[in-house]
Amino acid sequence: MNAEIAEIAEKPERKQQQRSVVTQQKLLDAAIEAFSENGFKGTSTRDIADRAGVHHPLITYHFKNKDQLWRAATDRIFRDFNISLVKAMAEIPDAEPKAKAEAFVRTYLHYSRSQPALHRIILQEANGEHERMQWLTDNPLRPMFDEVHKALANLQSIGVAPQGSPAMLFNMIRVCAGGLIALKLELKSTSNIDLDSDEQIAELGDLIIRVFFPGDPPKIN
Amino acid sequence: MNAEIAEIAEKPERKQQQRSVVTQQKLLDAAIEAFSENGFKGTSTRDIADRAGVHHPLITYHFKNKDQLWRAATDRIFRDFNISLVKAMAEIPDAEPKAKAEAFVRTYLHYSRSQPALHRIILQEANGEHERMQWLTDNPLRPMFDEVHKALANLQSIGVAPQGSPAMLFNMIRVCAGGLIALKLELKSTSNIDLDSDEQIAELGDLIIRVFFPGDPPKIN
DNA sequence: AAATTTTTTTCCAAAGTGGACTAGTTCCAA
DNA sequence: TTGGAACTAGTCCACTTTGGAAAAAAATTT
Repeated sequence: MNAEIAEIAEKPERKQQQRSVVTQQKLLDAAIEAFSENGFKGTSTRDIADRAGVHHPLITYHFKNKDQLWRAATDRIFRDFNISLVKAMAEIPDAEPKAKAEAFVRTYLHYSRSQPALHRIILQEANGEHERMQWLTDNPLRPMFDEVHKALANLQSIGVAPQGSPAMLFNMIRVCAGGLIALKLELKSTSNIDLDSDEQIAELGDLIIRVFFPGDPPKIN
Repeated sequence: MNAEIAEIAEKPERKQQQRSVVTQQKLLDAAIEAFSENGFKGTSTRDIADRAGVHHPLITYHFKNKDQLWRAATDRIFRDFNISLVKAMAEIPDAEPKAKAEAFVRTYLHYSRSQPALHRIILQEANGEHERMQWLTDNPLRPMFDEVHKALANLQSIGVAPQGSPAMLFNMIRVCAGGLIALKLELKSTSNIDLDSDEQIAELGDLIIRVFFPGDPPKIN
């Protein structure tokens, strides 16, 4: 009967404890690992909690449910990648377009190696018409892609990148980096390629650049 | 006490019924679909049976268990691909190396489109140190790769393919084809690319060839 | 019709599922 | 230092799913 008039809801606002952010991080790390290995359906909350070394009801406490945990985990992957990318670009603020593209490729490669889930999570969700795939495209993916497509079109216009659909070209580059790293276990035994080694990662980067950006950049002055 | 002396095991050998090969095919098709979507762990035998429209104990009857079914399904994918490949090559028995490479790329693209599991199944197993991955590399993969690496090295020596590790180069080509098709659902919404369309598949083929085989083939005489 | 292959139907024991709930502990703020 | 909030541990639950066994029924071949 008596209406809840706590509309303005003065919050006491006590700060989050340190140990809590630690468990959240542990859970996120474990979730990223598990989801990228076995997909959403193939992963149980208990598996995640075990990997994190944490009691499984803590997932409910910190993330409400499995779905929210997936979102938080995915969000973290792409957010971190974006940070790496921004940082790398900030180091070469007025480089030529080609040099920037090279930096992009190498940053993507290095981040993918430390976090192969960047590509794998997408692959796991690209199998059916899940709402999770929708969320991925709407949130981290399409905005980033649109930007990169433009940069690539520019590279084509100055003769650095080969002609053809920029979108197609970008996705080719993307799978050559992230897609190959997602296969690194296979590559080790089928092709004697060890993408955990710095040398071979660098070699892959060189190859990608040589193949996809064969043109010489026009001199600035 | 009385030893089983049926060593030579004269088999009456009654012929397999037609309906049985049909259900086997249905089960294999369903298994390929399910395993490539959800991985081995994420797939239940009941799910497979449902997709096949068949009672689930038939899996035990025809394939002994889930593991054997996976092997049979995987075997079929690669066997069929090999058949497509041999057929395509037989049509151009004395073409130049570059033309053969182009035929390879296009065949791989077309087969991947009709059977995206060719790449997806590998990806599903490349996530941990499973014995299934071992089986994949030992049986269908490495033999095929070794051969292709050689052909690619030859293309490099005649200046058609760019320099660099042939193995790395081959795997780049491979993911540009199969890896992109495995992502086709994502590409549709992030990049407006529809890899179910003949035109865009052809465009991708052109692009791969232009990027990875930029050199002109030397004239034969 | 007999023999055998294939399918149907039923069953099981075990494990795993996501999540609710309570009691206890640790920490922050006054 | 103490009240209360943030956090964790530990149980529990109702339910589904798991892979596979086993027996009975049906369909085909010989």
